Amino acid sequence: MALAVAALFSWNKARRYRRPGHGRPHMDRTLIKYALTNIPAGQAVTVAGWIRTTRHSKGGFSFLTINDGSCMASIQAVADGKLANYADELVHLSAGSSVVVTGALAESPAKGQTVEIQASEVRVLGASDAATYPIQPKRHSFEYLRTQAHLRPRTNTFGAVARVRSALSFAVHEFFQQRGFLYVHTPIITTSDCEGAGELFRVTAMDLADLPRDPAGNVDGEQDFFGRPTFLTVSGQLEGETYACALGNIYTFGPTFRAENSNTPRHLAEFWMVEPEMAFCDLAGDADLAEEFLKFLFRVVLERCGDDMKFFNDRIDKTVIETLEHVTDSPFERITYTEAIDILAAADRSWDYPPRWGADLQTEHERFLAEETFAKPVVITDYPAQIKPFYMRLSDDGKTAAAMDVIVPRIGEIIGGAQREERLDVLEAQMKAQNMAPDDYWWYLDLRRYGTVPHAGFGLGFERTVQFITGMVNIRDVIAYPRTPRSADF
RNA sequence: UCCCCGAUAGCUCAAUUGGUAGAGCGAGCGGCUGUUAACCGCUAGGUUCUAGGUUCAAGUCCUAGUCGGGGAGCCA
Repeated sequence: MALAVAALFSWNKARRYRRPGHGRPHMDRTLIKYALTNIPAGQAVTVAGWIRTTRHSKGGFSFLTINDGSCMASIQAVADGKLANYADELVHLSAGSSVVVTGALAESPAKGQTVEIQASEVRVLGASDAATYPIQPKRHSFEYLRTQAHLRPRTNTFGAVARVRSALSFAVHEFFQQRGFLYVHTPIITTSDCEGAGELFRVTAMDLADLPRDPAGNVDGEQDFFGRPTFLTVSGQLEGETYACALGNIYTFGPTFRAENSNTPRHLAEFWMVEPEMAFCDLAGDADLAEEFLKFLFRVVLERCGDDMKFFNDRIDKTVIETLEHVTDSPFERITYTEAIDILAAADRSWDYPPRWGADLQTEHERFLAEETFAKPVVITDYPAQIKPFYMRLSDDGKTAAAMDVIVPRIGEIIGGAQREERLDVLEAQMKAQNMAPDDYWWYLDLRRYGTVPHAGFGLGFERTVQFITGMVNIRDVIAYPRTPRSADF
């Protein structure tokens, strides 16, 4: 009976604390973002978090600035010297310590905040040694914070990045779900090793110290776990196409792996990609979706991440809010590759790589178009077929493919997409021209054998989107634990 | 992978022509204060990335490597 009563009590308690504004059921705490905005002065609250800074007054009280990650702002607690643990514990508190503070919300008499907590109790959960805590209350370089990736989310910048990234992830699903797209989980482990999207990571369960060999002396993939060589996916596109060609509109959102030895502020070996695929859709419809999608994401962060965006605008890049508002309000520029070449050739400036029809656009070309010529996102379509992968639809001119890149200022390519080749004979010819074995893609070709339809899709680099939105310069600082060549710490 | 730059106190950086290793912040202690980038004073803190080399003498010059940054390529 006593057990039943206790269970009922804790059930009620849990239910109560699942209201918005409250945290985990087993601890009665108010998120700081609600304490700062939604709760009237005079009401008692309990907040829990990590101390950012302390200011101890010899007058017999201390100011504790506490952050719990629920929002950009911290809340100030005033701890009076009369508290039982004041002399023993509280005057020794420093940055990084975890505390639970209970007290009445009060209008703050001083500048810097509108409300503060007059603490009636400050419970120290975990002290933090100020002499060795790696996150000092001062400015740190991003390079240094990368070496402290487990603690950097406690800083303003990385807390804001995490909140924006989360809001964006939700918005990705919101955008597609509202439009009836199905979320498809495409495989992480794949067997196709020539999708043309980059070098692959090998997946194996073989003993690397004692590799099985075939009679010719080569490593025998048939003796591996799957009975054939396997890799981490470089794209869910081909599998995505199969679901689009059954269910209409689909999207994927998951991790992607490229073993390229790329050392730039825009590349990761493990990154997240959003890949919608639409049946009964052509290149123009693909570009429409890309534009609508990006604008939706930008609008969401402007509306829902105001404090975080203000921080990025103040401290990281003074143009990000203006840029997002401008981009949201105006149509993307749309030009063909051929038009782009003409613009570049006519530009009054010198090029390290002179623009030439048939050659891929260089970074300097894309930046010129997105930053100087148009100063907004640019959709470039209809690239020469020979510089694009086999699956892109060959246009009637026989020279160009129905390809599409979206480039944005500062980041460059953020989306790459295409209308897919739906004609079996043309697709097979393209594969052979690129030294691919059509038999390896029998299932992909089946889509063209049985009820083929025009379809199109694209891939959005999720981290590059976060970079564009936040102004963060290095892609390693918009993902929790970046994986890059020679670097997979944590 | 290629080109350029860098590595000095816990962090961010100085150090003249090759000639005794410095500051700010942070930390500790003290003072002061409804403070909030707090302020004032004192103290501690160094194998100058690693391994070689040149030199009477190397943080500084040379070689190689490691790591980091920027640019390029590859791409999202």
